[in-house]
Amino acid sequence: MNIVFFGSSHFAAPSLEALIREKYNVTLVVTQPDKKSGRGMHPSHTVIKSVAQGSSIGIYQPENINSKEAASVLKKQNADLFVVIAYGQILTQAVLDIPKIFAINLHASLLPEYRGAAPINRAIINGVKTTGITVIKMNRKMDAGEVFLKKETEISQTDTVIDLESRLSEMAAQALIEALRLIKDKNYKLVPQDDKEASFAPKLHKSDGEIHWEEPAETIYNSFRGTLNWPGSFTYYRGKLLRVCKLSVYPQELEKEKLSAGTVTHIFKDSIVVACGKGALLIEELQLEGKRKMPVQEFLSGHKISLGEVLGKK
RNA sequence: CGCGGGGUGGAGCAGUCCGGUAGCUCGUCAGGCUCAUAACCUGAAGGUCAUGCGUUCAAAUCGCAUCCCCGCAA
Repeated sequence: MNIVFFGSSHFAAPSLEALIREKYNVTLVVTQPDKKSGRGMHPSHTVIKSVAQGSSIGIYQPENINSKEAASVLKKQNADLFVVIAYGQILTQAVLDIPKIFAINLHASLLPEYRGAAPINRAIINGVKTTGITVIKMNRKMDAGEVFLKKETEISQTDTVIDLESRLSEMAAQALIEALRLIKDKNYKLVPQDDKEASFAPKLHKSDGEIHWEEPAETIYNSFRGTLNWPGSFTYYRGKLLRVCKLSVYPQELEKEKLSAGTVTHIFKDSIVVACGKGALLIEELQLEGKRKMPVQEFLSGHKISLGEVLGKK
């Protein structure tokens, strides 16, 4: 069975590694082009490219996967199946029609919930308790194809998007191998999604990371867990951007009368407590604009933060 | 050549504009004190001020170059 693998983010890496380990015949790996990015705009390439290079599989990095040139490259592969995971470009029906069997996609949610670019982040931000991996047969509409198989996992109260993503990416690899066996044995059913149940998980923006102190502590904490990889949770301290790196809900009630949200209410040796719209949060690690990430204990050595100071003002 | 911030005893910072004895909060070590605290008091050790070159009577501070760290933007 000839397989063409489409993937870009590191979420896809365990799946590609699994295919290689199980000795599937991956004839080509398609990934996003090298881009100049990061500080100094140095060129960088995707993790998937590194994995493919390690196994001397052919690599293809088209700017536009739906172009005529790309189509002719893909047709030459004589592929039975396309496997698409976190690739980063939308495939048109013309491309999806190339493989002899069909194209499958692995998506990090229980479809039809959380269709779209950021399902893992959004599930945590919304405080959802269960998520998973769904394997679908792709069609023209994004993440709307018939369901092949699903795998569930619980989201714990303290899971961050980084924990959950690495767990789901391993699950995706297992799900992919399972799916391939079913396809090989022609032993599968395709179940259409109920579009009425569909919800969407749009891409995150920088602004999704800004802490709104007037919200309840739980909400801010969920948002923190769900955006930890990017953009992270941040606020402002004396006009400078302050990134919060380690955060938890402060378990005690604030006994005083209502303090305005964002006020520093306690300063301990290695942490500070900040009042929210409801409840309070404990910050243990942070990073000031231009500085390294550091424990609050060290931060307090150099910054004379005082009780009653209000965070969040630009 | 994308834009910007930074490198000062072990940690975090001030001092740099306007050149003139190396400072703060911690930590470490020694001694003291308290029923007790993130305790407290007294004392000590620990710095080629990222690196190199230059300007100057004199450079952490001014100029040029190099290395490294971080934020933004993608």
